Amino acid sequence: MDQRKVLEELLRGYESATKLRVVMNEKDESEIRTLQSLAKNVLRSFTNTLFLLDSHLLSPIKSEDSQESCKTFNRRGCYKRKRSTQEWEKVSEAPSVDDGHHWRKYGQKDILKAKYSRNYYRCTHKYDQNCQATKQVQRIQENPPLYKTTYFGHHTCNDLLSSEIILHSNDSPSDTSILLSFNNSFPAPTKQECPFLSSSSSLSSINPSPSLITEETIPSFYDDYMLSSEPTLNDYSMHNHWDDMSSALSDFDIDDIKRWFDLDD
DNA sequence: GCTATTTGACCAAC
DNA sequence: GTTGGTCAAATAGC
Repeated sequence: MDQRKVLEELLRGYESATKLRVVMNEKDESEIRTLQSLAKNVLRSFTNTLFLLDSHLLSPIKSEDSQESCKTFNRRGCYKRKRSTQEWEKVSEAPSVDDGHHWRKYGQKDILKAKYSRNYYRCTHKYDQNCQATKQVQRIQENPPLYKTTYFGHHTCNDLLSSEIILHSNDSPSDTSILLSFNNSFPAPTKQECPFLSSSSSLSSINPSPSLITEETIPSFYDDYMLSSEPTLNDYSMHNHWDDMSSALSDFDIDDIKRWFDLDD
């Protein structure tokens, strides 16, 4: 894999995100067009990066997709049962209809020992963009109503709302958070290799902080980030450390980062 | 007419 | 043999 290309792509995204943050802070409605353009750049850069990672890390799995062989023989109901390693669950008081993606219902099933039937959804862009994301929604309690949504796979479609990057901006200009998902097969970077990480935060060593991750504190699209987890792309993802990351990143400028990765022009 | 949902059938996994 | 995930024809809604 061309690591330099990956780094450059990530850097472009970071640069655009930084500009976006500045513009957003100005809160000038006339800047909306600029905001949209910058947002597009951010999404494109990170999507490209994730594609590069995916194409190198996941392709052997895709080639074994049983559903492809099923299409060849035109058989119905041919599939492999979901593996638990790619799923992400969420319990909420309402079914996650508006979770930032466009879903299409493709099935409903009565589940043994379950009081309510389970609904099956796939991404609307499954066929036009080969997006493999699916989710299952099941009511688990009547009063108060509770629904469990289980997400499988991650979105590869170009749906603007389905970005795999999180730019969380709150009232404080320095609190913009950038969340990335890295392959856990990479060696965890040391502080020397990656200065914006705190000394205690090599990616594989930080203790997760589940208390930070609640539906009250995280914007709805955070779920989309979470559901994007791939077994090779996320287990030590930085979402557990976003406070550390964002505060550390805010102390550096883009030139510092370029130098660390030897990307000076 | 187009798109989304419903629902019975199919079949691999268990 | 049973269960659960998916397909696809039929149907509904716009």
